[in-house]
Amino acid sequence: MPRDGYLYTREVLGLEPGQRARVRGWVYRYRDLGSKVFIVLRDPEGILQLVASEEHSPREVLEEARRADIEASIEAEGVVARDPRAPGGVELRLDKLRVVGESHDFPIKGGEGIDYLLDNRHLWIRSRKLTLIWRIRHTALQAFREYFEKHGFWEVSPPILTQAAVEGGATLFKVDFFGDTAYLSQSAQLYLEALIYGLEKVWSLTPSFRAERSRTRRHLYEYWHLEAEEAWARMEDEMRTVEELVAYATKKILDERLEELEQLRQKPERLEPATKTPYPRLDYDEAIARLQKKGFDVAFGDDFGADEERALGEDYDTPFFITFFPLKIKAFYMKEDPERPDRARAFDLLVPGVGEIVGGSEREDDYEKLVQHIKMHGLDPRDYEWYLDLRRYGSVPHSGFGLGVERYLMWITGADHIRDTIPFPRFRDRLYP
RNA sequence: GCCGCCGUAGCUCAGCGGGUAGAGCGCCGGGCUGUUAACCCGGUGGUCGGUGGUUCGAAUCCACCCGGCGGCGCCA
Repeated sequence: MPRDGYLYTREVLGLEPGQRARVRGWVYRYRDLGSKVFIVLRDPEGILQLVASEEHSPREVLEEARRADIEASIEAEGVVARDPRAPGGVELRLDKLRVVGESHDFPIKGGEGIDYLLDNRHLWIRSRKLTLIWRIRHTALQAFREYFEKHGFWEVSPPILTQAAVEGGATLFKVDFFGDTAYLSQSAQLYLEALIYGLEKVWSLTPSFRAERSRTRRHLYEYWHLEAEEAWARMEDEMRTVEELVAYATKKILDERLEELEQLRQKPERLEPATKTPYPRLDYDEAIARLQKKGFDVAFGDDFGADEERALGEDYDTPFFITFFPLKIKAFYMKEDPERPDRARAFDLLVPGVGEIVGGSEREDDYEKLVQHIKMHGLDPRDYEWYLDLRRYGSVPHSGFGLGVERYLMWITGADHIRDTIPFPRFRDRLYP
């Protein structure tokens, strides 16, 4: 046993009555009944009731048990007993107990408001609910990495400090760079595009920073951005990559984190359809027509807001794509559709209840067109010299996308706010802790 | 950037036709041999977010400021 003979609570639940067990963890519940003390121990795998009593514990164990306040860390040893009155039906009757780190008057007791909880985020993150989410997050990140590994993508490390905006400058965080101005990256995309010329298929997982001043349950100022870029891939190829990636991760989570999902009261059936591809494709024109039919005042050239996304999501029980957005409302680097020059070869992936989790496109690989689009968006081509070089030297058709990890996790875990999918969420006016 | 709502005890809140502050939980002390957010008895606890104004008198009315929350736009 690599844990010095200590078992996880989950392992103790599987032991036979009469067997000895050593456990360690934190005090989740504490009740003193006089000559008997109940301690519910919490560890990463679950909870287990410990009992110290005059009946079958040495006097010093009972005394030590009275020091085991909520969230104290403890080591304990005793005999396994079955008892229907214990949570999980099994408890440990103690003959050894040591309070390792005391905890008096733990600030979170239940019922607190969101402001208070966010001020105590460093303590809140150990809660059972948030711990379940961190475990699912871990498996999601592992699944993303596995998918790319299995499909010939190279993991690369783009810079976080950058010089220019990817999509316009108003939402960038400024950083002093020895007297010059640097910006925190909003997207690795342009750098990934440079890397495909050597590696063909690349991906990265980086923090992205957006000073958007958004006040919604779907926005973070610092979020984890999963991005990929593929040479030779057309928009249709990239959409297949996206749906296979999302389906792969969702399936792995259903396979390996089912218990966590159930403890979060999420019905696995909700996610089951998303493990099958292809996902539905909804053409932008069709989306507009459908919205008009639902009574929305929209026309070609409009972008979809939260209400529109929600209304479109009503028709699906899986993630779904919206394709071929108007060129004008999309970023300068997106490829103009040769058959309909007013449209971009761009797509979003939306999930019911959350909205957009992926944005992607075929990139404009034609030098002249790219310059024209940069100007059309009111930008200066001279600011994009290195990026334009990529079209001067061996330009190639290519496509890519970006996925918001926390948005994806919102959908998976059913979290009603994005702050619950990342341990230390960053918002305007909240940098502590 | 825009639109709403909220700041009273450690926490969650009540009090707001103006008269000097309350509850529940927590915490502290005591009791209890089966607790499950344990229970019972007793105790502790506040510059009512800040500043200025109206008034004999302001938690309460007015103005400004600060802090927070929810939503929109924008995005992932």
